[in-house]
Order: sequence, then C-alpha cells, then structure tokens
Amino acid sequence: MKPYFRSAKSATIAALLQHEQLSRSELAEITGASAASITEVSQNLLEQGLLVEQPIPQLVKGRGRPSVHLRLQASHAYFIGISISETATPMVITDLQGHILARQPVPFCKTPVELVAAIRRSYPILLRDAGVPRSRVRGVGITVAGIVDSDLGVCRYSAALNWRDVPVSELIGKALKLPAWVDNDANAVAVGEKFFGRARDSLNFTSIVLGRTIGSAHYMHGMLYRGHDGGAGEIGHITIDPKGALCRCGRNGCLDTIAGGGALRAAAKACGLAVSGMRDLEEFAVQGNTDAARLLRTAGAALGSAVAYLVHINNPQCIFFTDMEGFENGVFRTATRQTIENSILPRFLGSTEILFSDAEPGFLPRSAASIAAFEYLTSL
Amino acid sequence: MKPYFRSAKSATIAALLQHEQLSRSELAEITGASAASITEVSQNLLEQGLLVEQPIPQLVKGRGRPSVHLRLQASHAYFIGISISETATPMVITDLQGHILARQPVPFCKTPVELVAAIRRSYPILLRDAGVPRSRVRGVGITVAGIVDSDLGVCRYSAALNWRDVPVSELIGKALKLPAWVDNDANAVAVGEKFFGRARDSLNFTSIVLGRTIGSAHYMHGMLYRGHDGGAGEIGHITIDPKGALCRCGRNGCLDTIAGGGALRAAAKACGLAVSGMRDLEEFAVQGNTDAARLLRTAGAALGSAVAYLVHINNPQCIFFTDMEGFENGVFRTATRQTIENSILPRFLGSTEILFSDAEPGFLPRSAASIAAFEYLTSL
DNA sequence: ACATTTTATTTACTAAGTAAAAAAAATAAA
DNA sequence: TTTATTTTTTTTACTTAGTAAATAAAATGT
Repeated sequence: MKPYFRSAKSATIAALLQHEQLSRSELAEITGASAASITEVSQNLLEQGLLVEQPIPQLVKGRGRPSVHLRLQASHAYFIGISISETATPMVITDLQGHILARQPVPFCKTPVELVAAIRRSYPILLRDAGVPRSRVRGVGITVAGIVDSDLGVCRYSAALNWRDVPVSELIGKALKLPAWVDNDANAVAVGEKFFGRARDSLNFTSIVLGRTIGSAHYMHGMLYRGHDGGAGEIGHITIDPKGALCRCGRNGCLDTIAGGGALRAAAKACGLAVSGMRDLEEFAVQGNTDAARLLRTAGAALGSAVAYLVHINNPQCIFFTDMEGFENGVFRTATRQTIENSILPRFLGSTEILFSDAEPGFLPRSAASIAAFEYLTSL
Repeated sequence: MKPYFRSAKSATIAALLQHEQLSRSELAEITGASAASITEVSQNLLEQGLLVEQPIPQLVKGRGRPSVHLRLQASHAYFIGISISETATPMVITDLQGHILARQPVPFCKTPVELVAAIRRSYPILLRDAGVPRSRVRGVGITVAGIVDSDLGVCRYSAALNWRDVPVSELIGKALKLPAWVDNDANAVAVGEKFFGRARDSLNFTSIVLGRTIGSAHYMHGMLYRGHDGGAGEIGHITIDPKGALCRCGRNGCLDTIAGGGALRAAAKACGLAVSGMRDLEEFAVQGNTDAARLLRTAGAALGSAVAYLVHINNPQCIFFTDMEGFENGVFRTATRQTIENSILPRFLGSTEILFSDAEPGFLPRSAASIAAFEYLTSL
C-alpha cells in the first residue's frame, strides 16, 4: 500500500534498486533531497551495512573531487520466498536484489500444519545450500493460490488447497522465527516486477500471470493497488462470452474458461489432442492442426479483449505478462497482441507497452520473497 | 494526484469536510495526530479564519471539561467553476463546502479568446449576485470537453470545441486574476464527489458521467488516478460489439455508440421517435414502444458490461453514476443494474455499491470549482 | 604552487511532529 | 460549599527529518 519513497532514506534505497550504483550527488538529483540529506542518510545506511562505497576508480575523469559510487550490499539481507499451491510448494532464498541463491521444493502435504512442519525442515537445507547465516535472513514472503487477507496474514479461502481461514503468516513466521507476510500470487508477482523485475521504473503498470487460471495485479501511484477489499485484478472472471462454458464461479464464459491454462488443456483433450503443456498445443497449431490453432487464437483474442478493457479503464504504462504455461512466441501471443492492437484507441496504442516473458524457474517463490524484501526495505 | 491527508493540517481539513463539526479530541482520534498537534494546527487555522469554534452548547452533558466544536468557515474562501462545452458554458461561484451561491451562463463564443473575454465580463456579475468580495475568491477551476494536460493547464484537443493546444488555465487565470486549473469533466466530477459529494468517505471509487458520451474517473488510494498519460477512465471507447456501428474513433461498437446520449438520440430519431432527451425515450418505452425499450435495454446492458469489467479489474468500493441525460429511474438504469448484478462475482456483488443520481443544475461547473477548492485546501 | 572545479560534509537552523505534565472547565460527592 | 473526579485542551521540552549556506576535500589545469 504505502509508497516506498516518502523519506529521503526510502527514496535512496529505491533509487539504488533501480540504478545499481550512484554517487551521492546523483542520488540528490534523483531523489530530490538535498546533498546534506543524502550525506546523512548514506552515512546511516553505510553504518548499518546496507550500502557500500564502490572502490572502483572513476571511468570519466575530469576536474573536481571525484565522486564515490554507492551501491546496495546485496548480501546484507536475505529473504525466504515460498509459493504454496496444490501442485508444488517451491521455496527459495534471495538476496536484497532478488537473486536466487538456492531453491528447495517442499514435499507435498495435506494439511497446513504438516506443510508448515515440512517448511521448517526444508529451511536449514536451504540456508546451508545458499551458505547464508540464519542471522542475515530478514523475513519470509509467502504466496497462496487463493483469497488472502494480507493485512491479517490469513488465507481466507483456497479451493485448490481446500483451506479456509488459515493464519499462514503466523504459522510460518513462528516456525521459521522470521517476520512473515502472505499475499496472493498475482500481487506478489507485481511487487516482484516493481522491485526486482521489469517494472522498476514504472509507477503505473499491470502484471498479468498466465497459469492454470489468469490473475493480475496493478501498481498505481507507485503502490500496489489492492482495491476496496483486496479484490482488484480479478480479470479471470471477466465475462467474455455470455454463452460460453460454465465456470467454477457459476457464470458462463469467464476469461479463465477460454484462456486459462487449465481450461485450454481440458479443451485440447476434448479435441483428442494429447498435450502436457501449451508448448505442445502451439506445436500442434504450427503443424496445421486447426483445433489447436482455433483454441489458441480464441484464447489469445479473449485475453486481448480483457486487456483492451483494462487499458481503456486504467491507462497503465505497461502490461507485463508472465507466461507460466509455456505458450512462448506463437499463435496465442500473436492473437493476444493483435486483439489488443485492434481494440484500443490509437492514443493508447503508442503509449502502452506490452511485454511477454516466460516464467523462469523459481519465479513465483522469488516474487513471494520480494514481498518480504519490500517490507524490510520500507521499514528501515 | 497528491493525497490530501499527508500532514496533520490537511488531515484536519479533510476530516472537517467529511464531518461538518468535530472537537479537537475527536480530530485527534480521526486524524491519528496527537492532541498537541491538533491544538497547534487548529490554532493556526483559526487565526487564518478557515476554522471557527462552534459556540453552540453541548448536547451531551457529562463530567469533565466540555469540548469545543470546530467547523470550517464556509465563507472563508470562494471558488469559481466553469464548464466549457460546445453547447453551453455555465459558470458558478461556490463556497468552501461546495454550496453554489450564484450561477451565470457565459454566452456562446467561437474562439477561445472571445470566450475568455466573455468570462471576464460575466465574473463581476457573478460576484455581485453572490455578494462575495473579489478578495475572498481563491481560484478558478475549469473543465473542458476534450483532452486536457492538467499539469500544464492546456487543452490538447477538443473535437467538440475545435480547439487544439489552448492554454486555458493561463488565459482564464490572467483574465480573472486568479489561480486557475483545468481538467476534463470526468476528473472534475470525481474530485467533486470526493470533496463535496457522495464519495466523501471513499478511498477507492469510480465516478461515471452519462452525457452525450460516457466518461469516467477513478479515485485510488484516496487520490485521483489519471493513468500513465492522463487517459484513465476512457470507458466510452471500450468495444462492446465488434460488429456494431462505426464510432468517431474509427472502430466499431464502442460503448459510446450504444449507450452514449448522443448515439441514443440519433438511434431514436432513426426509429422515427421524436425525443429531446432520454426522459422522452423512457416515456416511449413505458408506453410500450418496443424500439424505445430495445434501445434503452441494449444501452443499459452495454454500460452494465463495461462496469462489470471495471469492477473485476479495480474492485472499487462504489460506482457513482451521474445522469446528465435524464434517464431517471427507468428501463435504462434497470438494465444497467441487472447486467452488473449478473456479470460480477458474488464476492463483489455484496461489496460494491452502485449509486445513480440525476445531475442537478450547476453540477458540472460546481465540479470544476471543486478542483480549485482541492488545490487551495491542499496548499494551506 | 596556486587557481579552478566538482563532490561531499559540517554547521546552524527550521518545520512538524510527539509524550508527558499542567491547566482549564465542567460534574459529583462529602 | 468545598473538594475530588473527569475530560478536554494547552504547554513544555524534546525528537526527527529535513534545508541552505559555508566549508572542506580531492582531483585537474595553468
């Protein structure tokens, strides 16, 4: 919720997350704070060990006292990220800048209590593999596939996990003896993009995750926007085709039923196409299978329509897609792009960036970790 | 852009805009500031004359030192509001709390320069009618039907007025010797709802204006959200029916072509129905005219779909409709409501308030004035 | 050696807030 | 009628986070 640039200190940290290394005078320029203030703040942060002076000699020589570059000491703080879903529960440890140092899958568990116990057992292994002392870990971020009350740290409901009112952050925080935060996947991904990813210098953007279902989250005014009661970004249940297939939500033709990974796999199967992921379906389409091509085109067009609505409503600077299903560059993305381009005002066409990328391994738990990183950095 | 509650002073003013009158201790509670801070701030504002102590005796008697209520002195500051469109240019003067003291239509003019001259001539009449001394007027807010760069105070383009790059706020500000701000209608209406209207205690809401076309604006995190380049809220050009009628924007089936007042009047005419406003069309529908009923139902359903998209994307607390076309309670509103109810997740159904209201005379220029009020109050 | 230039720090100050003690203004009880 | 009690408001002394302007530091150019 809170912007991370209210004080000179936060602004300094934010600027260094964006720019890798900066001199004090550059920091003053970027943050708008006075040079005196930057001296004060950087002294403070150098003492804490969060910043280091860059001993590398100047590249550009000239008159005047040479500037000393400052950068974040990535090893000053580490964060744990856990992404809980019905299929797997990957766990990672990252540094201050979102680099993954080690990964560790948590074995499948039926109940929250068992899962927490398994997480506790996995934690020392993760620390050992990363070579990180326990004392340097500043928090754990958790994503849960479901409806989360992030203020209270409770998973209100998860159909996938069959959870109801599970106090996730309390359980895991106590188990690992760390400050803990929970959120839903989509919000975590947006925070990750803002801090560690492609959105570092965007104030207003939307991040869309293409997985079994379709989730999204918005940054507005440089802050995560959760909506009135945490429901912002629910684009999976926008009605695209009122006469379409029945959705789990009880209505027909939701975006999820047309372009969600789960629905597409089911539809492919119904067409007699054996696919394990969208890569296979795209492959069928390339080889001339009309069913595959139709499914992918329809799905892309549906997603494109929803994004076009979103662009008209919110005018974001960028839309960042994260592809967890392996569509890669193919029929689906092309249909999505084309539909967007055909459905938005010329005014928006030039000013809205649309970016796809394939989710790398550890992407979700790394996003989870970014929540903890955000909370830690803004609390300094 | 900026929230209006950053300092104890702004928070005090905001609380008093919402609650009419409050004691110092209530203010401390509401704003979260310390009692000491409230003493300091209220002293300051009392000296300036913005606040007055309420001399009315306590209603609730009890032990302890009785509290003294504070309220905003509505007559401390007045604002001018002007709403510029192709059909009329109404001008009003309001007090600090958005009450309209006088209205004055500005005669039609072809060019911006002529219009500004006419505004200058109307200004003294307005002041005289309201009985307000020039010195108490703190600013002028202007809305223009078109694309506005509110930072620079320039109307970039208005098809309706045939304007391009007109420095509206500079021209009018100089003519009236007042600080001046410009924005588009939809944004002004949202600011008006937040300060003077139905949205006083909402942080996240959308305001939708039903006029010749359909415009909207959002408050998020308690601030007006303009989008990446000022285009947020352009719901009029959401594609509802890709095979629909051609829109001015070059694409087909935009919401404006189905539910905009202009389009509906044209469609009614094409059906041989002589209507001057939507009231007439609703009347035809009530009397059993199937064309009228069909037009209104289709329009309401189209608007409802767009709102449903918006609810899923942004999860606002409220949607405030302002009806400038005279639909009143009839087929159109019913269709809108029903479509929304049928198209949003149950989760949102209970938590999203949908409110319609008829625009009262002077509504648009009063909204324009609220921009000036906002800027004045946040600058204190 | 000394002037010049650019970067960083120090100094002295201000603005905006807080906690805790004190004062003010009423009612309730002895 | 005092005096105690209660609640609201103000005062006092202090803290935090910032700034402008003077100064120091560290290089290059003359």
